Amino acid sequence: MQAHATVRTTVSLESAAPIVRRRLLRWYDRHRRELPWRRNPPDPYATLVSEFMLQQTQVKTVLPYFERFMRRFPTLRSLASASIDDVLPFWAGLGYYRRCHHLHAAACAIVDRHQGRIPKDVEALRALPGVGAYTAGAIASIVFNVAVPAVDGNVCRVLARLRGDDPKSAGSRPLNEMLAARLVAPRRPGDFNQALMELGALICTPRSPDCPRCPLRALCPSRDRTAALPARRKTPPSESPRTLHVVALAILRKEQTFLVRRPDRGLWAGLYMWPTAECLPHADRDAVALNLCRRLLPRAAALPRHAGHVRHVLTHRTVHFDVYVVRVSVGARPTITGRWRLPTSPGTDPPLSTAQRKLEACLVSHASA
DNA sequence: TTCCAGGCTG
DNA sequence: CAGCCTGGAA
Repeated sequence: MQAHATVRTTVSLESAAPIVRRRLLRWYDRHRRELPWRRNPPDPYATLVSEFMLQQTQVKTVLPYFERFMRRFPTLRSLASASIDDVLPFWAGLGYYRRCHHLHAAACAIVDRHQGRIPKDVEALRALPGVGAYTAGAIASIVFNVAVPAVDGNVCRVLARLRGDDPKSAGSRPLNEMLAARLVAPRRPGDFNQALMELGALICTPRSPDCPRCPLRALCPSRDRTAALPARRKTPPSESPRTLHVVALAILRKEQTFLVRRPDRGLWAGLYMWPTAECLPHADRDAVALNLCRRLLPRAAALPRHAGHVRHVLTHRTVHFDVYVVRVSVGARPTITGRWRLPTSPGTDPPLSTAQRKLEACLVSHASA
């Protein structure tokens, strides 16, 4: 019964495709936000950079990072010829650092495999690191006017509601992809895809859609159904994320502090952090810090002093940092490789994650206290 | 304070 | 399917 109704809705929507396109594009022409990567004609490289940054990240957050990034790496070749360590500082704080590694690798691949020109073909785009179905569709349609869909989270929600379906229901995704493929405007695919995303971001929002302002309200079976949206969960049905306890050691040498580089994969890939030692929840932190200190600086006489505590939450874990400080003499050299950095250098080099910036703030307030 | 949103990879 | 990160909303 439910399936039958869904099919009927889809069919009628497809017969209304010309109306959907017209209303959506008309609305987009009037209400689209002016964004630095939206140029006329579209800039292929700026589009590539923006699409990587916009994966899992909202426009407002991306804006300052995009501007800085484009000033430093204005062309695809300038990005490809830089080393990853020159690029990461411009991503530090934006999160999902694998995207930065992928973007850099994609730029290199485009230089190697496509003579430095971003490919038009969806398959060739998909073969680039960090480019999935959505990003390939977005670039092909926006930059090259190829009539393919680009279904991100926003579009998925808009189309599901347009079908009268719950966006979070299990089978929603493939149905939305099919509908998107049939709806996409053949003459203006890039604008059409961006219009759907813009609608999802500005009007058809997850929790409080502004149906009266929606250009598709007359066609939408979900209009004015905000009250039916599932309420926000109050008590966590799932267990809370795994908790990690860590002692971080800030080694201070004159005005400098010692940082180590994280591996190129996994958490905070390629970013820098203060040396740490994991410990059990009830471990004696002073002892763990002293142990870490002895391991890194066998000849240090000073004792590490507790500087504060930082809690940082990630998707699947919560990290508790106990921050310790130890001063060393000018000649001191830790037993592991790393880099010395000024305590609060205004630049972003070497790159620190948001978690490490919390530690930095902790150190600064401890130093001034 | 907790919850939620948001693409791609191995 | 788990892992990845942060900002903003509730």
